[in-house]
Amino acid sequence: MRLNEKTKALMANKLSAAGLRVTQARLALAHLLFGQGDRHVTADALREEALAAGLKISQATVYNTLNQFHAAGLLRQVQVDQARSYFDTNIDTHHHFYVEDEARLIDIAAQEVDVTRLPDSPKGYDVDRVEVIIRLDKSPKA
Amino acid sequence: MRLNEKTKALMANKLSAAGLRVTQARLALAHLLFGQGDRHVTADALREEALAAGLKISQATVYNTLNQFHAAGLLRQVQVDQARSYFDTNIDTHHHFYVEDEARLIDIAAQEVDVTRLPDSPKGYDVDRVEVIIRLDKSPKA
DNA sequence: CAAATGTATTAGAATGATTCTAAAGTGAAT
DNA sequence: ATTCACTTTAGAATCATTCTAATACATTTG
Ligand SMILES: [Mn+2]
Ligand SMILES: [Mn+2]
Ligand SMILES: [Zn+2]
Ligand SMILES: [Zn+2]
Repeated sequence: MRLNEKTKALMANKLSAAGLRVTQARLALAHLLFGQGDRHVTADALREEALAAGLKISQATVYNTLNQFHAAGLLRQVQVDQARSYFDTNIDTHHHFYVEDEARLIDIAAQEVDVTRLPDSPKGYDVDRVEVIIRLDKSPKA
Repeated sequence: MRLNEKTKALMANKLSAAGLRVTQARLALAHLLFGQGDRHVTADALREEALAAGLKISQATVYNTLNQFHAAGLLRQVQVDQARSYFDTNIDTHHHFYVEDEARLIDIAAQEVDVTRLPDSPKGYDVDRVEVIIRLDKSPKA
C-alpha cells in the first residue's frame, strides 16, 4: 500500500465518520485540505490548488464540498475579511492573528491566550464560541 | 435654534474635525448614524433608514459615506458575518456578542472582558487591535 | 455676487464571491 | 446489470460592494 493510498484510506474514513459519502471529489479535496498540517484556505485558493494538482473539479464542487465539510464539523469557517471566507482545518478551540496586508491567518493555540473574564450572555442565549482575533500591522521601518 | 439644528451643528463640527467637507448627504447620514446612541448598521439598513426618513440618497453615496467615515475614524467596521459588513458608531475599544440567528451585534464594554495574556506578535508585525467576539446561540427550550 | 475649481453625488454598469438550477454522472444497494 | 439517491457540473443568477463618467454642489477667487 503506497503512502498515497494510505492517506486516501484515512480520508475515506474521515468522510465516512462524518456521515459523508466517499466520492472522488471529496477524497481529493480532503487530501489537499487534511493531508498537510493545519491550514486556512479560501475557496478560490483551494480551487487553484486542485487544478494545479491536475484534478478536474468545478468551482461549484469546491464550494459545495467546503460547505459540507463545514456543516459536518470537519472545517471551521473564519470570518476576518470583508471579501472572502476562510476555511480552517484546525477545528480545535484556538485563536488567530490576522495580517490584513497579506490576507493571512496565523493560528494561536488556545493556551496562548487567557480570557479570564467574560460578561454574562443575554437572557435566552448561550455562548457558542469565543473568538479572539488579533489584527496585525507591519511594523514601521526603523 | 431648534434641536434639529443643534444636532446638525454638532454633526457639521464632527465632519469638519475629521477633515471631511460638510455636505448635505454627509450631514443627513451623520445625523442618522450618530444622533442616537451607539449602533451597528449595515449599508443596506442605513439606506432604508435614509429612505424612510424621506432623504434622497443613492446607494453609492451610502457606501461612499460609510467608507469615508470609516477611513476618517468616525466608524469602525466589524466583520462577523460572511454576507455583510457592519459599521459600528462606537469607536472606543470594546467587544461584541454576535447573535448569528438574528444577525445582530451587541456591544460589550472593554472592562467587561479580561484578556490577561496574549502571545507575542510575529517578528515584524505589531498589534493593531484585539477583537473578542462571543458568538451566541438561542438557548434550547426548557 | 458670479465665475471657476475641485469635490461629492448619482444612476447604472461592473465586479467578485457565493449560491442556484437542472441536467448528466457516480456510488451503493438490490 | 438496474435502480435510486446522491453528487458533480456548467453556466446562470444573486447579492454586496465598487466603479464609471456625467451632473450637482461647496468653496474659493476675482
Ligand atoms: Mn452552535
Ligand atoms: Mn492600523
Ligand atoms: Zn486557525
Ligand atoms: Zn460595537
